[in-house]
Amino acid sequence: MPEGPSLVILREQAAGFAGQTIVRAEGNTSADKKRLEGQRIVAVRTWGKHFLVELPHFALRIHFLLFGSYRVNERKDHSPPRLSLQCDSGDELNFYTCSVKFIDEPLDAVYDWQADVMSDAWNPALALKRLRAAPDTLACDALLDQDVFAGVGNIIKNEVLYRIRVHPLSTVGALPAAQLRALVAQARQYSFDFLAWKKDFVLKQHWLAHRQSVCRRCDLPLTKATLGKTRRQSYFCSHCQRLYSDAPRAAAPGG
DNA sequence: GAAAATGTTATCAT
DNA sequence: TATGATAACATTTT
Repeated sequence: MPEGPSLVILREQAAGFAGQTIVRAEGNTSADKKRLEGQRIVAVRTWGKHFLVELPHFALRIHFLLFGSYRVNERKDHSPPRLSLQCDSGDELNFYTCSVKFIDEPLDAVYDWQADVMSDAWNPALALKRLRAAPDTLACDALLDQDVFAGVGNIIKNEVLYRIRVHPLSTVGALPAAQLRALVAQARQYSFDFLAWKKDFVLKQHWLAHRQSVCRRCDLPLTKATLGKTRRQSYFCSHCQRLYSDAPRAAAPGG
């Protein structure tokens, strides 16, 4: 469930919890649940893959990592919740297999909302600037960098690179300006496509690269490989996706 | 039933 | 000390 668009769906489902007061907090988290009881929820927010429950003097941060899940006004049958928030109205939010943390600083001091691809505050010019500051970064790693593209995960990474026909091992600095702009634009555009498709339960059928075996453009088999510093699976067409890379420079003679 | 997977962080090694 | 690779964690689907 963890990419940014999925968190937006959770935020929308949980919007009605704003204004409610937490009367009971249970679960197997080691976090101090008592601290949550009696707190009035100021807002439910997201930043990238983070789900934030803003309280008057601190915030609760839920991160679902790879396997996390949640239920709104329901419970899973078998697994115990990591954290269950029960409100005065009887509504409850249940989180499973997730990371639970408290944030004691103001959220605006912790989060750069302009880096969140799902946010109204998303700033593509800032993403471009950050990419240009690290020209040796591989495209497959750049898209997963949460400081640049908060909310982008492995699915979005693979689909964006396929869309813009860029090989995952291309370096950011070697991309023509138009391709770099397209990478930034599609990181956001695909994320919103993802959101719409996920809401309609048709996300997977729109995958063109991720976990696919054949390129729908040229009919050649797609390549699957663990690439980059992030060591995540890339799915790509080595025929349709162009590799942009600076030629390795020979060492300067004489030292 | 093994393997892989929408991810991050702690730990070890250099 | 800082950087980078590896391990650890944990659940559902293929």
